[in-house]
Amino acid sequence: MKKITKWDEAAALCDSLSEDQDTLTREIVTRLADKWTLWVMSVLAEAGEPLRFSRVLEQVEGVSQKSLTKTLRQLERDGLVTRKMFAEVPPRVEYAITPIGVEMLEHVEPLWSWVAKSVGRFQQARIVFDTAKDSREDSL
Amino acid sequence: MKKITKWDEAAALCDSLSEDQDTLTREIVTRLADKWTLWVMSVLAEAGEPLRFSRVLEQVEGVSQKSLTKTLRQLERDGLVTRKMFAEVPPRVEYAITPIGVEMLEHVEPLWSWVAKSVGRFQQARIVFDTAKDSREDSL
DNA sequence: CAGTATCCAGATCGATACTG
DNA sequence: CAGTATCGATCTGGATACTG
Repeated sequence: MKKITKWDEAAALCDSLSEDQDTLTREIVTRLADKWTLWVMSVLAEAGEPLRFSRVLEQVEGVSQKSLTKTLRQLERDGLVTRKMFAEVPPRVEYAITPIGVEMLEHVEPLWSWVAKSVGRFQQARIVFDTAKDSREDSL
Repeated sequence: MKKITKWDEAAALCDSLSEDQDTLTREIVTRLADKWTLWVMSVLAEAGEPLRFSRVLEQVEGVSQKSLTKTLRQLERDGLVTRKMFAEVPPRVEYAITPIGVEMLEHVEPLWSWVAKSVGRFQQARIVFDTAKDSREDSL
């Protein structure tokens, strides 16, 4: 008798997607790991109001103009943030998180929290691994 | 009066981490997006028993030997899979997922499912974005 | 069998300079 | 102000060949 697990449910969901949709799903998940994506989204979420490009640039410490522009474009393309341009001089552009962007953050948060809570276990695993590696190298 | 949101909780958790721990947390989350990591883990999880290197290579369609080796090493280093070598000729090496690896998958699964379920909304957002872009370009 | 070593193409990211 | 354009260092991943 085959054991039914949640992997089967997840697999069934995956199989129900077209190839395009599967690719897109991967893309979205992959983007979560792009260096700045989550940081930018959480800055916009915490702000609770639209932010100008330069405010985001300040708050996302260490990001370059180029990388921020790219990150914001991707987020806009996926409907996770909005971009509003004002025909003024000097130009003003405001970015805000969308409802689906907030949903996304809400779904990422439990995972992130779990990893953060488990960080000690990962550290320990690395110590064990690196120690074992060192002794292998010592014996050469 | 300041609105208390779950972002504050998450932020508090983040702030409680040392810089090392924060870096490690990022690294773990980042790894989730490495092309093969989740696929390898789910193959090992679904197998329910240790798998040889070549079995994994077969089941993770499209992965190169080099990338698979690297992925498995990282997973081993973080304690997410185990590697067991047998002193035989020809050599045999078996990989298996660990309890913490299973936990990780369990925490990733809801996020993945949500993205998969929301894929239609992302597709729609892209269509809107790309259409708007095209008309901007047309008007040049 | 299960890797490691080497080479190479493409992507990424920061720094810098320039523009509407 | 909010970008774009360009360059170079770095990283990634695949293909191939070799090894204990």
